[in-house]
Amino acid sequence: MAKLLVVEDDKDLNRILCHTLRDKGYDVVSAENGLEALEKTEKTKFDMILTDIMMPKMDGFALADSIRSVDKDIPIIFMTARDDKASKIFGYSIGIDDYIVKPFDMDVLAAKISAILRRVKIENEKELIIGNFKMNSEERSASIDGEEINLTVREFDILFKLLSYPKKTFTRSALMEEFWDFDSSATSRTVDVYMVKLREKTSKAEAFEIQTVHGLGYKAVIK
Amino acid sequence: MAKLLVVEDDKDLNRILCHTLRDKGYDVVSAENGLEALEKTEKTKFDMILTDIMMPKMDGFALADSIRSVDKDIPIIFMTARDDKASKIFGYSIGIDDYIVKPFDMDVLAAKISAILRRVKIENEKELIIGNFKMNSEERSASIDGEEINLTVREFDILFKLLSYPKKTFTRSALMEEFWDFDSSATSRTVDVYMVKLREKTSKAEAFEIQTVHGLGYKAVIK
DNA sequence: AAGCTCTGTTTACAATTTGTTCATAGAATT
DNA sequence: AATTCTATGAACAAATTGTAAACAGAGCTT
Repeated sequence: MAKLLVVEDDKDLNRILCHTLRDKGYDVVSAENGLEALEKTEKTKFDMILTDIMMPKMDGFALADSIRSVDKDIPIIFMTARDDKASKIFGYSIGIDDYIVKPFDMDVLAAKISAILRRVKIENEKELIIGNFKMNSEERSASIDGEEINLTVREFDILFKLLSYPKKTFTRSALMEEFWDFDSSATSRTVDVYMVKLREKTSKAEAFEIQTVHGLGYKAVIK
Repeated sequence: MAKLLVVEDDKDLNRILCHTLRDKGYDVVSAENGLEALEKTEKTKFDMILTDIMMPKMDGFALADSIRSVDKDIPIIFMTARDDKASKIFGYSIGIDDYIVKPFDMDVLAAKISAILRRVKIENEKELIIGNFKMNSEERSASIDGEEINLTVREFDILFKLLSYPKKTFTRSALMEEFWDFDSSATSRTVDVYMVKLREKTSKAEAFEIQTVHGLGYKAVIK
């Protein structure tokens, strides 16, 4: 499930956007101006940022610029009523990924979002099927050969993440950052215990396994 | 210099597009319909494809679809007079990257192209491909002929460094400074052992080798 | 409120993997 | 030919990971 940050000062539009995108299966956080958005990006790691340009306190250009200076990767989409050439070109020059002009159609926006996420390889699959193993992020259910297996919330999240990016190694700290509270005092050894539990619970899943990457962390490998 | 393929059956527009994009510094090849475009993609590797939708012989949808089946990564942009929702969503669903509605401004198109190419470039920098050998710094994975090889963290880092600067000689002390702790007491002989291990593990990679520079250090040479 | 269950965390020790040194053989250089 | 440098297997040391078990706390149930 991809995490989006929606930055829009028009409260009604903000609400509609958040609501619709949540419906489409995204994990949406909202902010009403650039400053608020910037604070939120410091606490949470988002997969994409959708932002208005004209906003009080800090506008979209300034927001995009300061986010880009920290994170070269995260996709940024401008949503704006301004259809002028200069701000489009300026936007692209400071590193935004797309530009959508209001009023826009929600389905088209959703399609665009999913295309960009696909490009940056952030899958947004609701259901993962790997051999005899299946997990569904909406139902938060997992099963092997049709038989339900019980995963706790955190177990589910971690496994879903690993399987969404097979072969990619996740460090303990990356996992903790994503799935533990900011101020959690848990040791990174805790992650190890989760891996033990996940391996146990998924031991009958033939088609993948959780491998240790010594000195780094863990990865899921599909056989 | 990025190589673009422009597919457009309107000869005038085709000519203008090619001309303008060449002016912007791109290497442009033109095609007048999907079939012709497909033939050209078989001969040449393009960095991006810009295509009209409605064309004789083979339309843009069919073109995008058959290109996607071969190359999942190449960016495809649709240029079209059709501003309908359905074809936008259909386009995104078969894997296009953007959709630009005619008539469009050439400067905006150029800005869009450069934004998409920048994103692709970021992706490519994470991956190193040398003949049948491939390593990905984000996944921290390495493979020869698609078969995973296990590298320890330090082995991975050293190899990635060497291969990022082929032909450049690295002294033992430079490597130790970069990949060992400041207070590590390891001898520079240790580096030799790493080279042995790396040579062993990458012995099936035909396209490069780690050479000893007598009295100095080591370098990777691409054959 | 007491007791229960479930989840999360820590700890200790065992098991495994990785890192380093050393000894010796071999290559390159002078 | 002598000297310096490098290759490499083996042995040992160090670091990392696996895992069971104990404990703690939240949320339910009675």
